[in-house]
Amino acid sequence: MTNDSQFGFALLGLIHQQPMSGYDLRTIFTTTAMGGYSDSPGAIYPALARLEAGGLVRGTVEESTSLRKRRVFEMTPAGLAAFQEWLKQPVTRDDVIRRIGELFLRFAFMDGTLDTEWAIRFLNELAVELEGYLQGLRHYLASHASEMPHSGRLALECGIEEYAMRLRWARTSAALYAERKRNLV
Amino acid sequence: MTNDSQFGFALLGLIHQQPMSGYDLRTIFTTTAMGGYSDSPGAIYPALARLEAGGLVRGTVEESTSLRKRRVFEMTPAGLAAFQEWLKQPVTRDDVIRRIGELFLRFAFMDGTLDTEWAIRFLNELAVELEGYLQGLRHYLASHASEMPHSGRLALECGIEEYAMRLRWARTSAALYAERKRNLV
DNA sequence: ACGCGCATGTAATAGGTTACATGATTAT
DNA sequence: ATAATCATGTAACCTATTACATGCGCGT
Repeated sequence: MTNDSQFGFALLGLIHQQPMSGYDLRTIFTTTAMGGYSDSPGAIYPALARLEAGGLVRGTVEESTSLRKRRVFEMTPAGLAAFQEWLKQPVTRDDVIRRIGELFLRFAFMDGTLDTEWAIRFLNELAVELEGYLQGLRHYLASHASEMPHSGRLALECGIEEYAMRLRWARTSAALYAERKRNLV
Repeated sequence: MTNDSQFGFALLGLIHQQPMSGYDLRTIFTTTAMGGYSDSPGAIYPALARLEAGGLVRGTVEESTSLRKRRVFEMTPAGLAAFQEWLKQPVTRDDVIRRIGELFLRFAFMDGTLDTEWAIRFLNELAVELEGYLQGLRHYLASHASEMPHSGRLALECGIEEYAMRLRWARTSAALYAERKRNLV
């Protein structure tokens, strides 16, 4: 069970929302805002096969329809457990530096899977790590700006603004969730 | 000569700034703001071997020093040509969606390698593609917000703000370069 | 004698890209 | 007929990750 790739979890999360075929997944990646993920059959079908081999999804052939037979995948209990475990992982500095996209994918899938508490915890952990990393980047810029090439400095400044923007977003989102929670109580 | 990976060009760009050993490159990735790239020997040494096999860099062993011998790599004329060709690639929509990090790496390396004209051209092309993609994302959000999970919508909104931020950056940077060019004339 | 910092590498493995192959049905 | 759309898959190739292996010189 080596199913630990971001792409596999993207498929798993979509299948969790509703059972789908490989073609449905491709269509999502080509037509929605999830266009960052590969819509290539060479990525999707092997990934589905791995998920199925690991017992995280189960594919069943639809016979009824007129077109070529579709294999529709649905999540198994083991798949749900693995998915939730992935969502619950603590946010590390390394995630923030190297896998920021995966963090946003995880958050995007939280609603409808985990309790509000988990989203708040995630956003708070994210804010802490973003803040720490930002501080490091700003310090680096301050002490190296003079020796950096002009375009390099500009690129770093954009990176810093991106992280600063994500930090603001994490904080306002956490506040939003906290408020929503209060209203529900 | 299959040297077309982003990571390979990151190494090439650093070696272009000044000749370095594999260990120097590792140190850069562990200690500077380029922390997004792998500092693993299993990534760096094979990549250097590929670059050398492709004739883009040449490694020579330093005998003089007291410590274990270092192989210092310097760029060859073919390496410079390949590097400049990479930098000059037009900015595509697909780059913006799937390889935004590579675009910023390219821009960061432009100073000291290409003429100011190229940086301006790059920033303008980038702005065009960012604007088009942003429009698509905003349209998607507007028409799908109601049916999206709460956290999914929030994540998309953050993504949109990131792209909006990059677009502002590209425009102000382009203006900066244009001004700098005027002052030089 | 032993560990630490410098320094270079390899092996097993996993997973993505590109391109290709296949096949059914519907519209022209 | 034939192209387009729906739909699933495979094969070759490339590259990154993780873990391991090696070796020199310096300080204690």
